[in-house]
Amino acid sequence: MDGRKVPAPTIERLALYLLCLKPLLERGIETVSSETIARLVGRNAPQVRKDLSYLGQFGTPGVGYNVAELRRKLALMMGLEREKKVFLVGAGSLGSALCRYGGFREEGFNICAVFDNDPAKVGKRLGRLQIQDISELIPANLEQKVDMAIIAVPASASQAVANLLVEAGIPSIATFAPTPIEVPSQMSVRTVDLTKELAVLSCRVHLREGAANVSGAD
Amino acid sequence: MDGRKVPAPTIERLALYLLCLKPLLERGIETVSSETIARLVGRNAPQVRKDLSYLGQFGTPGVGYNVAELRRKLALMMGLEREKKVFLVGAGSLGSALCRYGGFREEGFNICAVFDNDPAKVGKRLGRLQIQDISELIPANLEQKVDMAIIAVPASASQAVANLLVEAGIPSIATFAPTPIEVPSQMSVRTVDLTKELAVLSCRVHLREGAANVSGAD
DNA sequence: ACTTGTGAAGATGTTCACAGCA
DNA sequence: TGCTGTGAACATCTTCACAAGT
Repeated sequence: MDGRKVPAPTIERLALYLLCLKPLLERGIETVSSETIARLVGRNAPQVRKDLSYLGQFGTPGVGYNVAELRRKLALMMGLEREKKVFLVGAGSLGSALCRYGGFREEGFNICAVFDNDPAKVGKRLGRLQIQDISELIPANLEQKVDMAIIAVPASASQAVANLLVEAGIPSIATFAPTPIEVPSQMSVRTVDLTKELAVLSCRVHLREGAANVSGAD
Repeated sequence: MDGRKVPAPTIERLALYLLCLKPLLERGIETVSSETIARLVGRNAPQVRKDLSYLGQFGTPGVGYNVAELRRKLALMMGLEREKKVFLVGAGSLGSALCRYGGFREEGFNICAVFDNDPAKVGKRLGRLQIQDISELIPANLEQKVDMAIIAVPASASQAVANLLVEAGIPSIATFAPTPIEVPSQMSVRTVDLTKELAVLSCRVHLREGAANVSGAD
């Protein structure tokens, strides 16, 4: 099953499969079964096989998948075979934390510049990077041609930043501002809304508890 | 549609609906149509209506929904009618950023204690809170009985922290460690994997460019 | 014996059209 | 007229059973 359309939920899981392989590789494990992958990411084995079938068939019946090959294939399909350049916009506490977070680098996402509009921050260092003024973003991208940008600014400024990124021609955005942003449809946006995550947690617990509690309070 | 099971995707959206109402309320807007809500969260109107129908029927045909009432109903159903107490575990850069982030507080999530296992950090202040040793988590929860905990520690320590939270009897967890954690099935866990978000973005762009088809957007 | 790959069945989620009310 | 609420059609995703490969 090679040239088919890949469902969105499958893409989400493929990313997880890719990320869980690195520890296996480091531990020198050469082959892995769908059952093992399933356990690592909290799914079931047939689903893993179905998802992986979108990459074409290359598992060995009776043995499993070659870890290195699987990783290479996944990275290739996801466009992660070489390093991705990332701009970070916003050098507040969240932006700083993201900048210091080593996990991106390890997986091939290289934050190559940080921008902010606060004159008090511009020029200061953040790890190995120097914070640049937001007005330098477009010229900087002409040189670097980055693959994506992370928005870590207050909600009130997020749309303006998004507009700037569109203008700069950066094709995908991850934003931590809880405001949905509007961009041309060909762009990809992922909104990470931390408050929403907590709200969903609360809801799940509440609905479960309420299931035992029949008397309706309204 | 009152007493039925609420589908998981609907819960995700209900959280968004709830969060997008506050700005409306602050601007003094009294009623809102499904069409408007849909635009605010990037969905379509029939879906919003279908989702809201799980709350019972209370919209006014020809007019829309009363913003304050909708908000109250959503909060009630999600268990968010009163403040939620939250423990934060991990006072590194990400933990600090989360602690300083005002958005939680505004929506009724009160981070009431921060824990770390680093003696160099314990005792220091983080905003209005003093960092406590991780060993104090269980006793602290006996007093406070918090609703949820956020894990912001390195991946290698996340399972140990999760075990501690289970032992403390805290029913739900949001974790930023990219390692899936194992907990008893009655608990709720949300994993926010920042690297995965970037990987999914990369994948979407890559598949689109590669002329392969991707279904669904975000 | 063990594990992959997959068509088909089943479950779930989304869209639509329209009845009904303000 | 404008908008809600919803059953039914439609689309999508997941699970399963098993053929086939090693």
